[in-house]
Amino acid sequence: MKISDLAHRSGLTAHTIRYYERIGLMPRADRDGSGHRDYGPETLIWVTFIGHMKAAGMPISEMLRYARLRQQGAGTSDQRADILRKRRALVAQRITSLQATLDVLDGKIAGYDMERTSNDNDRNTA
Amino acid sequence: MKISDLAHRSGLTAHTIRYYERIGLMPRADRDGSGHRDYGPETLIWVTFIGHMKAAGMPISEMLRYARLRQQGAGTSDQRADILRKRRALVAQRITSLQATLDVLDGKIAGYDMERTSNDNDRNTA
DNA sequence: ATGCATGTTCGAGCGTACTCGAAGTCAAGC
DNA sequence: GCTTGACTTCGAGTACGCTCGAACATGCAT
Repeated sequence: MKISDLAHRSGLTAHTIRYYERIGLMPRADRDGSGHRDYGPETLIWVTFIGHMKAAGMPISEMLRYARLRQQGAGTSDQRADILRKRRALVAQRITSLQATLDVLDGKIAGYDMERTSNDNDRNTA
Repeated sequence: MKISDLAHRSGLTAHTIRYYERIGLMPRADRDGSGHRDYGPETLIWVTFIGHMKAAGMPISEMLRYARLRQQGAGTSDQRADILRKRRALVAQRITSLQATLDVLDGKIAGYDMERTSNDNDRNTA
């Protein structure tokens, strides 16, 4: 898989993928005969995971920590599980907070709708 | 209300509040005899709203647009309602996405837990 | 009158996460 | 053999949202 394919399938740009490799978030890619990056299917799994963690609001620094532990192998599972459990708690919190935000927005919107209705009434009763 | 009070009650720093004023997100504050900012209670309502919109992921540029419309008065309610409705949709989307992320995390965590259990078994059966 | 806390303005700096452009290489098609 | 297009490296630039420090003013307590 070429970088453009991976870019297309992951929704990232080639620039961003190279950036991720540069900072160590992705392993150094294998190269084909002409020095171009050549990805196996497992890479797509990894970038997809990165995408999920990004959606979870995980900063790159923490992904890096996770990635490094992963490379160190099986002995680090507890630490990795810990990272994910903490992140899970934060995500759950974030959902709760967003639901509260939704209520605030709905309240405000209802306020504007009432204003509109009352204007309609003005018009109807004028 | 002094800036330190507003800071304390809003969870922002005085620096941030002045920054918000600088960029137009908050109206120029009234001053007391010695030139210090002196806030009325309505200001706390506005910063609280800003906080909610920040939680909703609204960029400052959009808050600015909203704030400007608000200052222009009643004729702009439709536009303001529109901003909030669009933001509401984005927040709802974001919640859905975070819930999916939660599932991914739970799956991963369950994987690590199984690994642990199987290691326990190894130990027990060794 | 002196110290100390709290305020002021202004501009510069920072952290995060990209994003882009320049300059060069390489393989394929015409 | 020349153009085209996708790739390469490298370093610099951008966008956002603060965050901070310097230098100065003010007002209360000792």
